[in-house]
Amino acid sequence: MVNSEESKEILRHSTAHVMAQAVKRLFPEVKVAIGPAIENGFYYDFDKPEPFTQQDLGLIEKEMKKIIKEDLPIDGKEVSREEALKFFRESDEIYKVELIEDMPDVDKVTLYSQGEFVDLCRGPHVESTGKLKEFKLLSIAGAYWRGSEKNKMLQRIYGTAFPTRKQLDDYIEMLEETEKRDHRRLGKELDIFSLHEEGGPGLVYWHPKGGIIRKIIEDFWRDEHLKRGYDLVFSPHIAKRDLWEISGHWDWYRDDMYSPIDIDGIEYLLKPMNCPFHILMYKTKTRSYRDLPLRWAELGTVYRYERSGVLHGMLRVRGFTQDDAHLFMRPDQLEDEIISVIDLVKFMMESFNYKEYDFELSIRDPKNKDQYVGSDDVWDMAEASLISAMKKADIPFKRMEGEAKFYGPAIDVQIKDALGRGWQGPTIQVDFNLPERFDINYIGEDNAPHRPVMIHRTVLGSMERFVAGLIEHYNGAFPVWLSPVQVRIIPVADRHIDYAKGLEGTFRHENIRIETDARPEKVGYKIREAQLEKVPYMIIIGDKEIDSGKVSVRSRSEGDLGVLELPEFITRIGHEIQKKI
RNA sequence: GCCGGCGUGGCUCAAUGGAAGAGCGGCGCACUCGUAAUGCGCAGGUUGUGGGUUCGAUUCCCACCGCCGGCUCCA
Repeated sequence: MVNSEESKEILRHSTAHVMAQAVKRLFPEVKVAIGPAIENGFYYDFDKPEPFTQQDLGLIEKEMKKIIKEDLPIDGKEVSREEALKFFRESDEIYKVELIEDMPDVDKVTLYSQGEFVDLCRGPHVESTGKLKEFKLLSIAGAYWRGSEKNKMLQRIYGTAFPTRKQLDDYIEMLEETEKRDHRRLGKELDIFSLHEEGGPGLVYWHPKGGIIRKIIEDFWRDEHLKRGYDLVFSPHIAKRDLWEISGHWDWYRDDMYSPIDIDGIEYLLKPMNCPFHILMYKTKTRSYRDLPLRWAELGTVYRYERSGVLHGMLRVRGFTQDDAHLFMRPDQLEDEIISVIDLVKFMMESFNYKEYDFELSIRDPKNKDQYVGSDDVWDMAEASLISAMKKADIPFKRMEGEAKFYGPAIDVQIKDALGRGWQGPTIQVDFNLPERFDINYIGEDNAPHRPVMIHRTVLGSMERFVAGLIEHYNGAFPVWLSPVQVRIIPVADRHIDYAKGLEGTFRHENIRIETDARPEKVGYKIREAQLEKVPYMIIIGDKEIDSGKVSVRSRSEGDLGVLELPEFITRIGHEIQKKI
């Protein structure tokens, strides 16, 4: 009971209130805004003229402990809207006043009080401040009042709270673990990628280790798409402004696009999306209903202007390669195509060991239908197909009203990594807009032109984001099939190097990525380095191995595996590569 | 973009309004070694950039750039 999500939420919410009370005690001029419980903790937003400092957090924590010791009873009482307004106006809590003013339909609100501190709150709370125990304030950040950048920026203090010390410690430890897994840190340590101040923010440089990982993923991706009836296409990186006017990007996406490049007096734009290019290819000839569906896939590199504050390692960048595809089909094919994309999504996620993922159906906001293109009929048809496809694929999903793009409904997949963190993964979007704008069609059985349905989908998202996710998911210890170096040979002494080099050839012949550490260092040292680089297998070559023709194998995860026959080891690796483990 | 913080050799981090230091890494030499660090030596920094204050700035001030934590936004 104590550990249920609800009780933790109450605990955290009450801790947020205690924090607000402490802040008011220490800084009476501060105005309080809102302070909810969130996943793993809580926050409270304050309006304070001077910024909070790290030292302030310590003071606030100390005051909070005092309040908890005081064991103030927390009482909720219902008051009239007017009474509450009066109270907060008198105490000059303008944010609370605004919140109440924005609830014209209610005539009663609840005020919770603990000692001298009174807050507008729906509750519930713990009975008294003494019930709170283990908490920690984590960070200070800016946050807009009511989440809109048009509003004033407030100061937010984040904290966390748990029923027991152990849980709090575990959580802090988990945060530290997360920090160690950060792809920016591991990406540097494992020599996977870099970013450069001189080159410009948000632009990724893939080092050889990252390059081989990307190559493996891309090859796998291409092969799988060909197997599943996709065709591979390539398109340019720039196009005339005219194209973006036709597609509508110039109107509604211009803020995210880079300034035009002048070529012979004509404006060209760097592509933020691949779709218009695929549509141009579609239009190169008359399409028959018999030709459909067309499934055109491209690892297309796009450039989007991202505001400086949002850039983040390889997860959020300004140039990235989408694993894009556009499917053109007849309306009656929509459901089957969605089913096949879902199947591909599941296959890909499982291949990369993402075991948990949640499907969401992103649909229109029913209250604002005029914000979307396309008639009710086509929306209903598309939505029905998406739902029916997910049902047939036996996939539970959540309906997310208002999450659709303006041009059509979508299935969005959230994937969970090894630490249980969620990531935006695959998306399958139906597009009613572009087929209209480009006036694409196919000739039906009735010898008349018809509008095809278009699906836009990515499975991995982008190579940058996906690999960043993989680094963190695997903690840098990639499974053998993805490891940049699969086996490292460690010769014991210089006289073993020639033999090691010979072995290297044998492994190469089996397409195993192998290298020899021929430096004049001790075995222990070389093993340590290979471990730190997370090389899956090390083979030690000394006199014994040369005499017996066998290999001494060490696994990065299981340690010394002892002596194996060479074919036995190669089979083992081959099996792991094939099983992607 | 906004709020706050930060910016010292490749990396991690010291130090100070008055000669910039360590560990790791790199290079050299010796050691030829059996499952997570051999020893010794050497090199490497105009302290992010540009201004200002000062006899003197890496330290104080301003601007810019970049990074970090968030907000908003997103593949």
